[in-house]
Amino acid sequence: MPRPRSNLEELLLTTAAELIATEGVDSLSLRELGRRAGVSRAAPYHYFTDKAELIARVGALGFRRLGERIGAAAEVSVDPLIRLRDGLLAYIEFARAEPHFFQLMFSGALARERPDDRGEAAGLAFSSAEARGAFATLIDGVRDAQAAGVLRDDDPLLIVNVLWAYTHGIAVLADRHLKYERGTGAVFEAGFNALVEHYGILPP
Amino acid sequence: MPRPRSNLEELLLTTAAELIATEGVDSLSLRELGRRAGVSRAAPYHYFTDKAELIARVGALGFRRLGERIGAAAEVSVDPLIRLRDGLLAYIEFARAEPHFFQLMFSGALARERPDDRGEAAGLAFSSAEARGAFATLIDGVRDAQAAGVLRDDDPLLIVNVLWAYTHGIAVLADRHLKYERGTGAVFEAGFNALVEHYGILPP
DNA sequence: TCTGATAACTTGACGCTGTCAGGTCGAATG
DNA sequence: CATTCGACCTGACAGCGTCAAGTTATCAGA
Repeated sequence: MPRPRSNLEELLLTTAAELIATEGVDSLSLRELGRRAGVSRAAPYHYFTDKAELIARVGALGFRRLGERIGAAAEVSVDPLIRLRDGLLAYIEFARAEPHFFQLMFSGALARERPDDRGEAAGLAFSSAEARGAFATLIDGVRDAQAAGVLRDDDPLLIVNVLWAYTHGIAVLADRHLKYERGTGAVFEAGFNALVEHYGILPP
Repeated sequence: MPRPRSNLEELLLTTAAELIATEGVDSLSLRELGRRAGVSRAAPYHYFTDKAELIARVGALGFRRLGERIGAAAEVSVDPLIRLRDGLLAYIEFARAEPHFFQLMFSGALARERPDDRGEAAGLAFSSAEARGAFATLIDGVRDAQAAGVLRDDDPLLIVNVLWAYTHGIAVLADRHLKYERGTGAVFEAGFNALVEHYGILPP
């Protein structure tokens, strides 16, 4: 007599996310997932077409969490440039705190989802609505800084692309590759200042 | 009557590399590898302790190839800054041409190998001798540019870290995430110029 | 209250996988 | 000629994703 189960789909998603966060996506098996969720190994097939779709859904969850962290970090200060910097630092911190999530999100395992038109129209191609939302804050941040007159009035999309790529590189390489005596934070700061100074309004 | 086999280890490595390059590391199975190499499924265990080590060896091969491409690209010009730029562009082009290799090299699947001391002493932590060699050209490029007086005499390791992180971010995000109307190359150029201008000798 | 349908699972089975113990066999060594 | 040894093969095992075919609880309609 099986007990009634509520919201199994959400339970599967969060359980899978937990498993991936702690052991990595390669250690996720549907059978272990079923075991932990208290259902059979084939139960996920009622909510996801296959394992790849389940993983893609977890990836979307990761983008949502990343977006939340960026948004929260960018709310602290009132200085537009500091807000921008804090948002990017939150990006790097997310990669450090959730390495398996971050890896998954940018690994191509989510390739099944096609970039949608709204994202493309905004000049950034994302694999999901969640991914797009994660960066809305950064785009707004650049526009705010421009409106405040502390960032030159260059194409904001170009500036966002440059800053994002730089930040992403730091985030990916920080834990195993970059090594600077004064720390990864000093590396980020140096490049960020260089980029902002270039795009910024030079002192008269 | 098994025919005599020469250099099976190398054959296994190159066959595995080919399989990974075309189908990705997840599609590599020891059984298929044995089939293609004309040996049994367990033959690789005489040269590699397990599948993970085989993959790590393929990753090291990837770093060697990346190093060759960077070196070749940085040999074309005599202008130190252009040599540096061309080396970084070769990095991006490698990621575009060999996405599965590039993914593998920075995926953490090579985590078993520990960074060695020479790499650490140079200020950069690499997972293998091959990885270290791949970037020797870039470090030299920064030092050359400094010697030629076209890059400010800041800490060269800081400059390399910043340029590398930026380039890596572009390489990772280029195919699926970055989208700028004038192309990824324009994004790279904008950031590169900004960084070089900052670290460069300003016009009088 | 009975009938039938449907949603929400489970079970059995298939072929695939990495790994290992134990075998085979030719070449080298004493 | 006997022994050892490197190089590889075979059989076997547990775990995997996936699918067809069940099973059971719930509920609508007559």
